[in-house]
Amino acid sequence: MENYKIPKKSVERLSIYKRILKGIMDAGFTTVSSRELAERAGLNSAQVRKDLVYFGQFGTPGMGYHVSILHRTITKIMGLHKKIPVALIGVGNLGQALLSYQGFKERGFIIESIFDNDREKVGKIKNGLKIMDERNISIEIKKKNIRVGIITIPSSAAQSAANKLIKGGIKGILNFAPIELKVPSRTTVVNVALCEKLEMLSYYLSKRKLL
Amino acid sequence: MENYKIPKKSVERLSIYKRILKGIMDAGFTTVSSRELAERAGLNSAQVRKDLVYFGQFGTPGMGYHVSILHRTITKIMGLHKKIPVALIGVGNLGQALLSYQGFKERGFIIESIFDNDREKVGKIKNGLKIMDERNISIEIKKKNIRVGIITIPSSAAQSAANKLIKGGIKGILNFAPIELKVPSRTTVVNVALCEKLEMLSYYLSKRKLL
DNA sequence: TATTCCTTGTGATAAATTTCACAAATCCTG
DNA sequence: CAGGATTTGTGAAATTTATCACAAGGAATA
Repeated sequence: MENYKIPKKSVERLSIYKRILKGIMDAGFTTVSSRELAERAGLNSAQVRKDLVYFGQFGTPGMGYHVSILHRTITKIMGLHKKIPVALIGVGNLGQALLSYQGFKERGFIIESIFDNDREKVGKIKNGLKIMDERNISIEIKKKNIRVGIITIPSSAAQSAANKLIKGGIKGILNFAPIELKVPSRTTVVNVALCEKLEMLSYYLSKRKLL
Repeated sequence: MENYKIPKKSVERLSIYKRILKGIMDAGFTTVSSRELAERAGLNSAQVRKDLVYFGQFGTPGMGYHVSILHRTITKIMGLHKKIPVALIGVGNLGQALLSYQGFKERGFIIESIFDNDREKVGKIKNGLKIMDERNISIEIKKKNIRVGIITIPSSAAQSAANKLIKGGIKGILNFAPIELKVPSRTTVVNVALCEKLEMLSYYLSKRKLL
């Protein structure tokens, strides 16, 4: 709502609150306090309230927040109430896993086109979609008006694929390749740092001499 | 090295520096400045120096850092120079993708046991490993002295699997389930928040009215 | 209705993280 | 070897993020 700068961390936590609210809602409760939300998320209750206030005043003193209303509100704030057509670049192991991943569909991210640069794969059918040649990314996504691309190809090819997505007018990229993609400022990139997470785990175990 | 508190963010960036150093090394360069590293990582050069100094003094004024030495040092700091036996809990789409994922093997994470609670799957072979019943997690990982578990099952079953891992003496868990696992303090959990990343992307696009 | 109990929203404070800026160290050139 | 050009490591300052603490609003009870 407000146009102040909202901390990236707050946005990330919004997602967590939504998940917790879903659980509380399914358990049949109608209201929840910031204290309870904080406890379940492993945070401070003031932080929960501050985070929520960035987006509006949803609480009632003495009572807390209305679970289903807050859940619906967050869903809307995050734009998760609409369907979003998505293109998948890279039909390898990870790509295929994401193709079958229910979490994407549940959130309205509908994979409509899939690409690979492996001659062996192009033309084959996966989950009802024909694998297309990466060279056709720009044309295809422009034609289908696809807004989001998911990149699951090796780093070496990731930038080139990103360029094709951008040429086709992509708005956002979910990038699984361990590389900092160079994109124009109008394009939003969110990186999923799989390797980094793994290496962090290794570090913490190593530090405690547990390996 | 030091026992001061090292910011979690610095540890995460260590991983990024390592990746960049690898690229510079492969390109044939022998030294690199903090300015160059910062530029490639999209950071401030003072930050790069501060991050590195947490672990020791690796640079030479006027020259910068020795690429391959720094790379090797970071690898060692992160404990990535040793092989780590890993158990995979959940041989679904994501689990199978990780099973074939080279990134794990490259970093010394060797998947040695795989589990699922689906009767249909138990007993089948995947990537040369027999899928075992989740009820045997504790015994099996204790027997094989497995230190790390990767959880790729739905949230509803994740805590129960984590408990079995802990009972078997697991040291670290890489958790893909969107749930805050409750574990004793001696166990390190690193969460991979796939859904949250996706939702963040949705939020940023939605905010800019791009959906 | 009055009173007590909760819980929100928020200004103030504290803590963590990032950036600035510069002395000191080293390299490189002539 | 002198002098200029770099680049590190690091205090200090700035910025960002998290926590505290409390007035004010509303619910619940009697």
